[in-house]
Amino acid sequence: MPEPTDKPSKPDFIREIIAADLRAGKHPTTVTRFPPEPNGYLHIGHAKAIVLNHGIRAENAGSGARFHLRFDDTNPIKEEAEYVESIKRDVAWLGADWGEHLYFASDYFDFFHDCAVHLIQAGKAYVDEQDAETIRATRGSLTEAGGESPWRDRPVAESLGLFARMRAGEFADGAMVLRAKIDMASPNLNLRDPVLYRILHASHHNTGDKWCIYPMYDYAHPLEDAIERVTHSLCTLEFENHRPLYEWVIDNCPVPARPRQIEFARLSLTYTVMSKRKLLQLVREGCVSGWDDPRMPTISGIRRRGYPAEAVRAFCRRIGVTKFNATTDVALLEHEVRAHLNRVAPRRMAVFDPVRLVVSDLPAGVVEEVAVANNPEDPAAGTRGVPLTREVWIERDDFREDPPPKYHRLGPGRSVRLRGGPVVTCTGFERDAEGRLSEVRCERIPGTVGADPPAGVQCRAAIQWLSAAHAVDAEVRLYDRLFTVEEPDAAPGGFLSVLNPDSLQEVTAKVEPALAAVEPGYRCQFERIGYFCADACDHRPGERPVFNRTIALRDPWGKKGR
RNA sequence: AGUCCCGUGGUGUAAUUGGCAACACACCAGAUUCUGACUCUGGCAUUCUAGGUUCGAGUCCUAGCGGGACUGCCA
Repeated sequence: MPEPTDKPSKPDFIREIIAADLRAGKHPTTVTRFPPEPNGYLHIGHAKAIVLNHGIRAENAGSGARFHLRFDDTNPIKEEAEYVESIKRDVAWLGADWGEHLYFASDYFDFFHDCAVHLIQAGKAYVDEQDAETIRATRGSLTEAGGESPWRDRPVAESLGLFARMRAGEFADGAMVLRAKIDMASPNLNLRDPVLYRILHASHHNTGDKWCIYPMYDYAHPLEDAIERVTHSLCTLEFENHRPLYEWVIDNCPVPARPRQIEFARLSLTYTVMSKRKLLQLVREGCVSGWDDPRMPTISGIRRRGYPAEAVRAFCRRIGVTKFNATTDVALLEHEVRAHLNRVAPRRMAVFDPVRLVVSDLPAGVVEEVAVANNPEDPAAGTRGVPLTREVWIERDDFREDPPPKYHRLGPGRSVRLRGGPVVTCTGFERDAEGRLSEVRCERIPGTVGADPPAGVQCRAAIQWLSAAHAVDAEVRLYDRLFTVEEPDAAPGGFLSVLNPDSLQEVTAKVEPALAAVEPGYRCQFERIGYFCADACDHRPGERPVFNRTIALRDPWGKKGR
């Protein structure tokens, strides 16, 4: 099946800027990067940035464009090696290939240090011995200018000496900081002598105990971009006010290139908690089984949920890139997932709430094999043999004693197709002592396998079925994504895990384990997540079955027929 | 309150130098169907407001209004 190209149909404002820069001869090609801090797992919001940056590389591949994966690990107390591995896994799964260009900000610590010394020597940075509280108090407010530090004009040599001793570990955390000397009266708070370096006696996941001073984001990031010769540094809107500082660092440090920062709106999705802090809280408090819980909006969560990477990429292309602070309907994501799965997913049958159907014209012990298409959308996917015997399981809901109007499935005297097999006509049914449906009986209409029923036979539906003698029990966990509670009634699906976005408590949890029967050969433990079945363990090698019933998804049991 | 950014159907985005406001999702109705899916047909619905420039403004100008970011030794 042809996959749409990664190239968006219309260039967004970022691509237009890049094209203009290229035309103006500012750069021979593009270098973009994805710079996560390894302090948590990536979520669907990060996918937008990854697809954007990697897409630009792909579009300029002809001129030798590069895409870097760089870990922005300048704060050792929040970062862990576990996160580095998960991030690499997730970026790769999304199809963004960084090739040899894997970098760590911590690899540049010497460079950052040398630039700091340069700034001090140039009289553009100084060591400030005020404590954090005092610095905060003298920063001023949104409307008032800040006050200058008493250490602001200390001699260069003194700052140099103090900075060297900071690095040597002579001072306790918080004793002093290195500050840029810019403008305490700037209307942009970021320019009021921002802190460049702080003392942190903490072990770093990459550099161990080599350093006890660590650079701040605003100082390190432009230097990271410059040393990697990044041409276009794409980040989210909240860094807009930081751009003047970004440019100040580039202007005042000995850098080999001049990267350009461009901001775009981060992704937010309806019903979706995207805050890393809150996701971490969910994991820590055990509300979910982990970062990769299928209900989580993390990359690893939606991967386990069965979302194909291609669909996530298509979604990122579809939503575009702008500076407008938008909230995208999660239905757009789900549409892309369904569209992709519908093209490529191998179909399998499963019955969730079985009731016995007796094919009375088929003798006990006889096994007839029928060839069922693996994917009706794709003949190349071939067929598989599914055993048909006298007793099969069908879905309890696929039979009605008193079928409502427009109900197309089984009822007394009605005909329906056993999907992939013959058309059968219902000849009777039985109830148990409690009055619950226990058995349905039917007869096959000869010659209807792979062929239309004879004229006069009304058959408008095909139901799923499984030979009772061959079907395999499977544990099914019924999950859905984690909906936030703002508008739970508007949230689709029947098996909701509803979350209060403020307290992060589940207010109505209907996560129910169930037993299901699946096709022979599929000893599946799978999770039915909303519309999809996926994440089968122990299934046929090389395949990820998506169960027929649930790929049909939007209205799996037909609300109109209820 | 200052600085910066942003306002196009319900949602997300398009719209050549100013020239018939379009696409997708969602929703509604119908057709079709060996998945009540997919597909097909039809429908609903849009330029924040007020002035100005112009033959003509989503686009240019001015003023409002609305939303967002910023007062970490986080990123």
